[in-house]
Amino acid sequence: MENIENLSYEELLERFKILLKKNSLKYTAQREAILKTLFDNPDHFTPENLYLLVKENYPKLNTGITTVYRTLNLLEENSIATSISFGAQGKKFELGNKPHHDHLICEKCGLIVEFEDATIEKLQHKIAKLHDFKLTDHLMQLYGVCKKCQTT
Amino acid sequence: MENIENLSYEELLERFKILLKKNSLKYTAQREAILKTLFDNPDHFTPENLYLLVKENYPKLNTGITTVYRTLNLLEENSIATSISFGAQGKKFELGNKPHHDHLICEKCGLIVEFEDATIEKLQHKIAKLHDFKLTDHLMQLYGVCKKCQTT
DNA sequence: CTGTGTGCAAACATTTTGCAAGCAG
DNA sequence: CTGCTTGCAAAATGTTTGCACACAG
Repeated sequence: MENIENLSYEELLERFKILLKKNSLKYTAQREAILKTLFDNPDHFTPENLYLLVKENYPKLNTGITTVYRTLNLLEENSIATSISFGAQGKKFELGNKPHHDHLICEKCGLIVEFEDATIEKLQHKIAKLHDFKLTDHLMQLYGVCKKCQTT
Repeated sequence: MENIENLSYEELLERFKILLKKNSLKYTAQREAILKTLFDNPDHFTPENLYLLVKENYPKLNTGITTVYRTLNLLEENSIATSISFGAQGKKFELGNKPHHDHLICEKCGLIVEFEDATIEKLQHKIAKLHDFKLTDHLMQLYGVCKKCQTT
């Protein structure tokens, strides 16, 4: 799968169109509205949230939540979007156009520091290989107390 | 929160009883059946799976799935059990009495493989130190496709 | 034109809640 | 006895599917 990190919206849209064509799928206004809304907002969305925002930004399209679900699944299957699960409360999606990063989270003040460590990534691949898994993604969050909160 | 790693069943049950008493909750046969079933089986359970197994092992109790849900939530709130989310497919639970480990998760069939890697743990501490964090906990989940699902 | 996409409503799957009866303390 | 707990059924959530019409290619 190709890497879509740091693409501009135009490049991303181009990738999307190529993908659609390759699978005999059609380029529709609703699909673009969903992609654009995800791109314009760096947040993580539940399908419901995204549906409401698309409706607000593109009221004329009258997009249904069904289409949001179908498009999110399409984007995820093609590695354009990724999701994080929340048990019975469903999933949250984000576009995969940001460089990979993990999170260091302060339990006192909520500060979030992003980091990247190539050695850990390599070890993760080694572990996956050991268990015959084809790795697609990972989630790593370190919890602790930041410098400021340690002194106060 | 106290550490419950490596406790025997008797010790675990004792902790559970103390917890119940402290919160004016009652010690019931169903609650014990659920705890025991989790203890006897090192797997990760969906509420549904656990419900079926409890019914099979303790048919006389006629335990309802409602009680399984309520007990799992009780155990999780009190850090006796932990859960992993699977989007629309819900959660899987396990007892927290096992030594620390992380999870490798198959995105197709939900298979969970546990692993432990000392080198990664060391690197995590290094990263925390680099950002002046005092590390208290971490969460690492690797997502991928297991051997079986790669071939089918 | 052909066949994919869409919104709607209904179906599904999972989890939570209301309630009357049961039982632990 | 008191009030927490239980199982059942119903409700609430979240997601998917069937269908007839719309529309991209």
